[in-house]
Amino acid sequence: MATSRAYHHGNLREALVAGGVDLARTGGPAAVVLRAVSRRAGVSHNAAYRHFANHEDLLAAVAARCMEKLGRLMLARSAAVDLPDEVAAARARLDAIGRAYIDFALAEPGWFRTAFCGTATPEGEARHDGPSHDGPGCEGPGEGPYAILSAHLDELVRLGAFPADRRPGAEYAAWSAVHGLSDLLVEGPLRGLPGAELRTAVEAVLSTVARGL
Amino acid sequence: MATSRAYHHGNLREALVAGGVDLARTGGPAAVVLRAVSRRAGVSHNAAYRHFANHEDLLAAVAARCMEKLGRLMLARSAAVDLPDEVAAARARLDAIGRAYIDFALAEPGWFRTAFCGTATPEGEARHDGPSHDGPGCEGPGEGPYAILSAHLDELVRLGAFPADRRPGAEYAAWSAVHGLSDLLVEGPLRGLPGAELRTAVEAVLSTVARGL
DNA sequence: CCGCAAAGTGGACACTGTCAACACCGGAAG
DNA sequence: CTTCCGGTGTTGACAGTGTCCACTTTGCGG
Repeated sequence: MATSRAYHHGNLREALVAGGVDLARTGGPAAVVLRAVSRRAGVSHNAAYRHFANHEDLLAAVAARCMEKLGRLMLARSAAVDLPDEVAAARARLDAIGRAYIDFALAEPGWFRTAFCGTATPEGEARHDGPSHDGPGCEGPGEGPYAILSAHLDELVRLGAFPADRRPGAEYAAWSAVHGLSDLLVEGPLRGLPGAELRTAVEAVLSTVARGL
Repeated sequence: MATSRAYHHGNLREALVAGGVDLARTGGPAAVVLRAVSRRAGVSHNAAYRHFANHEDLLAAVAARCMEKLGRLMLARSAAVDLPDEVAAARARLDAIGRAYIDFALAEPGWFRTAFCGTATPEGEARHDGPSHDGPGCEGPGEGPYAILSAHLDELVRLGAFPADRRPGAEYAAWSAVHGLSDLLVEGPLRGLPGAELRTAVEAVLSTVARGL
């Protein structure tokens, strides 16, 4: 395939994306600069143009990588839940992925901001434009936050712990609440909210959406 | 005062901000470029440096202007509610400002994205850093979305339509839900959601938060 | 009437994304 | 084994940006 075999550098595309992720961690999307990542990879600028159409394309790849990190944290936190009661466990898992979302935003604001740059499409194959994709951003199933949230909600209705007639649109409600708080905290007017008030906000958002679903 | 008297241009600072708002409308924050706004004002670049410390400062002024527009729409929609029952009216007004928030984001995505650029401080005086400000972003009271939302929630508890013990943090819950949906729709993975699904999402978010508060 | 500070100008610098033309190098064809 | 050729990386250039500096203009107060 196109980029898997070794070439001059070893595996430049991977090195560029990894460098971009590094830069994004501290500087956000604005820090993933074409010439900077090229420099960091020990390669001259314009080399990146053999692997990415343009700066936006490179940024999209970095963004997808950040989105994967978010998804992985959510899955890990969900898997760490261990409760005897199935229903209680499912509820706890939903809560856990919500907290994971917010925690990720607070712990890695650069990655979080980068993840939502220009509707990141995952690093994989070209975006199939057929109407057959299963969720926003065309994330691979089970990978992206949207798919993870969907699966958790499905589990809740399967257990009868969530009325099926209220299921349509539930992802939007849960996702919006958690994403909105994260965005307001990381790059919005709620940035730098003192710790106590921050805890209040997190609990208010999570409990409100849990009650309202 | 510093910039109120007439000078060469007439009132350059105002012209620059207005031009920035124009550019932001179609191009978002990235379009409010120092040299471009200067050009549009019929003035050479560097002239802006007599009125703004740097590009970020100009962008903050433009962002504050956009935030005001959002607040004005919310107030207008709230004032348009006319119901005989006080409680029903208060509830309807809360719903109205939420819809106004989302509508603004959808109708003016450029302004919406610009409004939340670097924790906009309003155009007014320098940011007082004492701990005495009343809300995030130090918006003038009654002006910014946060203050408007707060007032509406206060009205609800005043009417006894909302348990006072659940009041702390309620702004965060409501604001996060509405802001999160707007952000996901405007520049997130939900961008370009088809109309029917969009309506589902809006209703799900608003009804869930209304139920959960 | 004069002078001085505020307001605006022109030029320069470093940096960015992007394009075009060139240099390399390794594997496939002969 | 030689030869070519396409993928890979390089050099150089251009337009555009934010910012600093020195300079000029302008209008008001003494």
